[in-house]
Amino acid sequence: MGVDKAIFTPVQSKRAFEEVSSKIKTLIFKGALKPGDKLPSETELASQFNVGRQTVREALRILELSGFITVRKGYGGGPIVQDTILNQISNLFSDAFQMEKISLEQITTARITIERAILEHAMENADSQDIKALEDNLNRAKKKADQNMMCLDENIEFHKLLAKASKNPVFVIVVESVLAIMRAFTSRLPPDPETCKKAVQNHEAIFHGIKEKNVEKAIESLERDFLELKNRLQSLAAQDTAEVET
Amino acid sequence: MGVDKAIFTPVQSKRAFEEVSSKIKTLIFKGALKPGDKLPSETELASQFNVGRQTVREALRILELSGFITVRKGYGGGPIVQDTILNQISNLFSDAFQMEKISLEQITTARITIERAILEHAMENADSQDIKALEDNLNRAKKKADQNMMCLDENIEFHKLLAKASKNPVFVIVVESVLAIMRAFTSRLPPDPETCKKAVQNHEAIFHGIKEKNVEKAIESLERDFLELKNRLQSLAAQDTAEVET
DNA sequence: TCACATTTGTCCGTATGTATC
DNA sequence: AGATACATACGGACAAATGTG
Repeated sequence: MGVDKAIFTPVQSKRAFEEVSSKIKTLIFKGALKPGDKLPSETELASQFNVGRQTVREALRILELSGFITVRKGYGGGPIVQDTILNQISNLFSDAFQMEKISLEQITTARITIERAILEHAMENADSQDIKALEDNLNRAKKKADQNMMCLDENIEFHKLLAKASKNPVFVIVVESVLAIMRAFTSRLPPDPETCKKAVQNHEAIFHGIKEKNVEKAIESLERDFLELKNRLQSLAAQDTAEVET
Repeated sequence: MGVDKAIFTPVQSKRAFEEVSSKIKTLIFKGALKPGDKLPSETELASQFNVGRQTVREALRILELSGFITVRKGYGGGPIVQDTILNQISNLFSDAFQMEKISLEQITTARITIERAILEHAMENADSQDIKALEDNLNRAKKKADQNMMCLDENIEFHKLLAKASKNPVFVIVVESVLAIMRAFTSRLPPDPETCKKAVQNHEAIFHGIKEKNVEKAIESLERDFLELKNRLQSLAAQDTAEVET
């Protein structure tokens, strides 16, 4: 019976700042450190871990970029535990997009595929609170749309609420991450109330499909929502020829 | 028509190391720096940007974690442009999953839902290279399984190859992240060659389904693969009563 | 408004480890 | 084996920001 390889692997020399950052990370994972908690100052951490301040700073940079902490300077400042992982994921996604590792087409395809699959779970597991949250969202969005105002945040929230209704955190994380990218896209384009209005209509159709337990109707409306959005984005992006580097 | 908020936001004072890292990032985006290119040493960068070495180091940490460079020590070493963005995104996803304490039940449900949806894309887009890669994987796994050896890595790789065959990097990222969590589950349990053997059989069935363009067969086998694995893991976890914190 | 303390941000000098030639 | 070039790491110092009294 062959013993699996990789039992003695951790011999690779981890750099000191990686050691420090992963120790703090572990404390956060274990729940010993919770969002809102204040970490000791850099000098304090340095003496506690018995390393130099520079090492601590590089560890903090890692934790910051990984979305575990934020840092404030000045009196009463310092590192604070705060979960911004989803933001960091969307930042990396937009990097990947700029590197042309990912296209708008691919992201849209992934959204359609994943959210359609999730929708069935959402319809099975949604409770009255979820229904109410969706209804509230639609009311707010409709009010804005009727006044020809933008309702981008509400429209994004609608999809988040759908994922939440599935009662599966894996779905929530995946959907929220992909939505963060979509938001990065749309915020760069000129605002278009017409697109928002269309989306609200599709969301209403999805909602009715859910309430009526009509899976086909819900999925059909969801796909229409995606495709219309993609077409809008593509035509807007095409108009946006005068693109300037920052 | 309401003007969108956040027009005067960019007043925030960017820290020096952020300035440095985003300047280097821009060079990579523009193509002035390509994968394989060697960046100047830390001291060189410090004098060129007219900042201290510590500032450069923190900038390099950011670029490293963002997946733009890797760093080698020693003679002839230094920062090297290298694209590992997609891997870094997967790492962040894994962190996000770990933050929510996800159950085996939830992760299995998510895997079934997501990977089943991806499988259809894989069957549409798989080329001869993908088929060959899957075949190679199966041959290696079978050889090990026949000798009653563990073939966990090969079994995980099989699902990664499926995602890769979809030709959509977003799918690859999601699947790799979910697999990382599954690996965390399995590595905590005692190794069980029987589980591996079963998985290889299911993978073969999936593979044949793909080759025969038989979607139903492939999906059915995929679901069997997941459910058997879940049951195995649950019974193993039940036996493993003496669970201790690390 | 004006100090004042705290903490990050930044720089410098120096020493050590490490990989290549 | 020794020299070289580089990252890694420590300690001290000062500037800048931020909240308190």
